[in-house]
Parts: sequence; C-alpha cells; structure tokens
Amino acid sequence: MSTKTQDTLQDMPHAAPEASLDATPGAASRTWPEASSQTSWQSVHAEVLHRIHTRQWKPGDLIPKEVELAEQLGCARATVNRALRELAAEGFLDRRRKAGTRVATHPVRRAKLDIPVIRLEIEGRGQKYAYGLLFSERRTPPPEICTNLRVSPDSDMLHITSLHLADGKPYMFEERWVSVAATPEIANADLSKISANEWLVLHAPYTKGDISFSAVLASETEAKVLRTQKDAPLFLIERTTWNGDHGITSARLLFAPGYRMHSAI
Amino acid sequence: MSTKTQDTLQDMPHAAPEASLDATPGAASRTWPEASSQTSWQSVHAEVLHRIHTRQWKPGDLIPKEVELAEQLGCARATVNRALRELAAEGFLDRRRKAGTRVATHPVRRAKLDIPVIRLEIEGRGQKYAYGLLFSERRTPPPEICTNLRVSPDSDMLHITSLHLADGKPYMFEERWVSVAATPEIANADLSKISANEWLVLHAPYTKGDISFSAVLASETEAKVLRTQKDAPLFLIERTTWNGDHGITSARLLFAPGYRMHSAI
DNA sequence: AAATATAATATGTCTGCACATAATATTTCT
DNA sequence: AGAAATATTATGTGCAGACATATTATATTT
Repeated sequence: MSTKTQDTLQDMPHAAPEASLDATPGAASRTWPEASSQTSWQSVHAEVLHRIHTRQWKPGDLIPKEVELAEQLGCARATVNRALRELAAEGFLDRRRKAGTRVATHPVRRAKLDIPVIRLEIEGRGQKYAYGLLFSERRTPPPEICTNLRVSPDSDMLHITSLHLADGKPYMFEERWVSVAATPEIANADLSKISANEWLVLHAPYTKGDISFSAVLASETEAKVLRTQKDAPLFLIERTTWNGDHGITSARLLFAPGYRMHSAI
Repeated sequence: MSTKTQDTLQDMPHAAPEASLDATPGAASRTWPEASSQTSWQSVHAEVLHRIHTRQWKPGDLIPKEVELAEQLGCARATVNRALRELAAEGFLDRRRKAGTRVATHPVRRAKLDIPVIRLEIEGRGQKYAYGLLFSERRTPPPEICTNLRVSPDSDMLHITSLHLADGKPYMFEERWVSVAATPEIANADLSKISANEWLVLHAPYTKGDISFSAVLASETEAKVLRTQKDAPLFLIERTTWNGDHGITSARLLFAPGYRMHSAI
C-alpha cells in the first residue's frame, strides 16, 4: 500500500464549497470502528450523512466532487461513487452530470414498504393463520375491472372472495379478479387450500404493479364478514398487477378495524 | 479472454426496464440504443429478471454464480455483481456468501413510498396550496407523546395544529408535537408562514423515523376542521422522528375523505 | 458420535484505469 | 447580438485483478 499517511475520515479540514464559515471542526473525536485499513464505502456513506446531519452541508449545498472527496477520504473514486450513489437513491443527494452533487433540498423520505404475503405477516407476529375461500366463480368481468386491468369485457376471469384470519379472528377480506387467459393454470389450483394471492405470488410473476391505500367505511356485507359493524373505518389496499401488457389480477384487500401498516424511514 | 463467440446481451428481445407509458404494446422488435458494444449492468438486470419472469429460474432456484454468468453474458464479474446486487435489493433474489444466489421464494414486494412535503404533493397535481396555522402553544407533553418520543414529561415542547388546503379545500389536518430542546431554533420560526413539517425538513435532520398508516373515524372537531361529517373515514398517517436518541417530533396527519396514497411496485 | 479445526468457495468490496455521456461554458460564425 | 459549433467537466459505467469475509463442506480430534 501507499506508505503515505492518508487523511482518513478522522480529521478533515474540508473546504466548504460556498458554505462560509461555521465549520464545526469539533467533530474531531469521531472515531470509526475502522478495523480494516481500507476506507469502505459505508464509512464514506456514514461520513457524508454525518456532515449533512450536522449541517456542515446544508440542503441545496454543492458538495465536493468525487475525485476531491476520494482524495480527502483516502480512497478510490469508485468507492466514493458507490456511497454517493446510494445516498442519492435514498433521497439525501441530488446528482447531475457536470452539474455536480448537492444536498437534497426536499429530503423526500423514501419509505420502504415491505408488502408480505398475508400469511407470513400474521405468522411473523406469532399468531395462527387461517384462510377461508368464501366464494368463487368464473365469468366475465364488470366494467370497472376492465378499465382497471385494461382487458376486454368478454375475457375469461376468475372472481374470488376470501377471508384471512389471525388467531381465529377476521383479519382481512379479499376480493379478487384473476385473468384466466394470463394464467391458465390457476383454473386447476385448489384455492380452498392456498390463497389466490399466495398462488399468484408463486406462479404468476409480474412486471409492473400498482398499489394504493385509503380509508373506507364498511358496507353491510363487509362488516358482517369481518365481524364488525357497518360504517366501521377500514383500511383498504387496492392492488393491480400486470405481466407486460397483460393484466393479471386486481384485488381489493379490506382490513379489519385497527389494522396498521408500518414502516421505518 | 475467451475468444469464443459469446451470447451477449446485445440483442435481447425483451422487457423494457420501465419506460412503459402505453405507446405501442407490441414492442416486439426492441432494440437497445446499444451504440456501445459493452454489456451494461442494466441489460444483465433485465435479462435475469426476464429469466425469472419466464420461469426459467423459479422461486427457490439456485442461479449460476457470478463468474459463470459473466462468462455467459460476456461481461466482467463486477457488472454482473452490480445487476444482481440491485435485484437482491429489489427483493427478487436472495444472496448469501458461499451459498450462492437464489430466486426469492417469497417475493416480498418492496413498494417505495415517496413521502413528499405536502405542499409539493399538492402543487405537483397543479392545485393551489394553502396552509393555515390553527393553534400553537408551548407546554409539557401529554403522556402518550412522552412514551412515543421517549422524552420526559416535563420537557419543553411545541404543540401545533394546522390545516393544509388544496384549491381552497381542506386537504390534511396536522397535529404535531415538537421538542424545543432538540431544535431550539423552531421557537423563533414563523409557523404561520411555513408549515412546521416543512420547517423541520429544512432545519432538523433526523436519523431514524417511524411511520404508520391506518383508517379512523372523524371526530366531531376533526370533521369540522376538514369540512366533512363526523364518522367519515379518514386516512391517518402517524410519523415520529428521532435524531440519534433525541426525539424530534411526533405528528398525526389526518387526510380528508377520498385521499389515496399511491405507489408503483 | 460429537465437537473442533481446516479447507474450499461464492459473494462483497477496493483499486486504478479508461471511456461514455450529459450538461454546462466557451468560442466561433453569421 | 444571437445562433451554432466546440470544448470542458462531473458523473456514470465498464474492466481486470486482488483481497476480505461469511458460510458451507470436509477432515480431524476427543
């Protein structure tokens, strides 16, 4: 390795681009685990984030270019690039060729929502999962499904309603339309054993999807199925998925009162 | 290197990365811009995704290792690595050292929720944004806020309620507690001009946050503020943010009936 | 047979270098 | 001056090679 003593992340008198003074040089004692002698992209990531958090670099500021940062931090440009790329993906930085990299002015927080198979969500909480097929028919779709999935009104579809339970209590009521044309095998699946959702996840990959969340009032029948009262507030997820231009499925997922969707940001 | 004629990705007949936007669905003869002779990581990404979608590689399957894929596709391992890494981050693949890379068995769909500043969300739809401060006081927090933010019951906090409007109509009702200790400058901010949310975004960075979504019924006063009826179904977002171990703010955002949160997956 | 050490291996990451590309800045031309 | 051509520059990406590290498989010991 280079025998030259490198300016590692420890102590950097960095020339603020336009940032005037304030400097805050007092971050001197920030030490890294830093077992390896190499500077990892994660430490660069952390260091940049630190400077943003401590407002050495404020929203809108232009930060040093990759080569400069690499020099300052004692690592290769590729390493800095990796760190900055991730930070941009996370929404902390805005990057443009030639124009440089700036701290995002509107830190759009990107929440990652993991949308699991319901069964796993329930079992993950240590509850007992159960599932019941309520109704199933094969027919042509109603107009709103046609426009939603962009399929013709005379297409062959499966219409399924089912109920998912946690510890015996109604948890989610699912109403779903599946295009048989797009996934013929589903006609043979035993949807009283495995939920359509789970079957589709395993057998019908999709290329695009759309998901929306809202709050609605329980209708009379919805209330009955979910064992609650009419006009209870329900959390509704609507999902539609395509494979290429083929509409696969469109589902309304109604959650029992009290449901909360969580995410860390 | 191998002089053998490789199956490069140059002319692969499938799957546009995203683009979509209707246009011609029968995009059979997709040609890459492909000016360069090099194989990009995005084409590797697309190719692997294609193999998953066409079920050449099924959920649970072990896929070839990086070096093999690199050879097959005629590119460097680093390029394959980049593609596979992204696919793993997107939830399509599971990777483990030594064990190799498999197609994810439970394609937990990772929806990316961009949570913008409300003002931008409204203006982005071409509507006129307005904001009004309803109420503001400085006092000690109620118990639920203490536990939520993990601050002491006698801490100095700001309690703010405000209303955000789109085209003059109530859009979102915000109730917020801000720790003055954590961000002293907010005491001087003019929160009748700029919303607390926006002020905080610009001046009080945070390191962790928590967000949850649910459906609730409008209370009498909430209904009045949002100009709707009592017991209307409202979409509720609860957000809490910390900087390190310092609780910064905790907010309840109540959206007017009809609100929908969207995301593509 | 169970516990422990050791080898093997696929992914993870860093480096140095080169060239591509998009966007800006500058110069030249009309 | 205004438009068009040209140079400049920061990021984006590709490559080969090297070493790090987690994890599994195998061999060795108790």
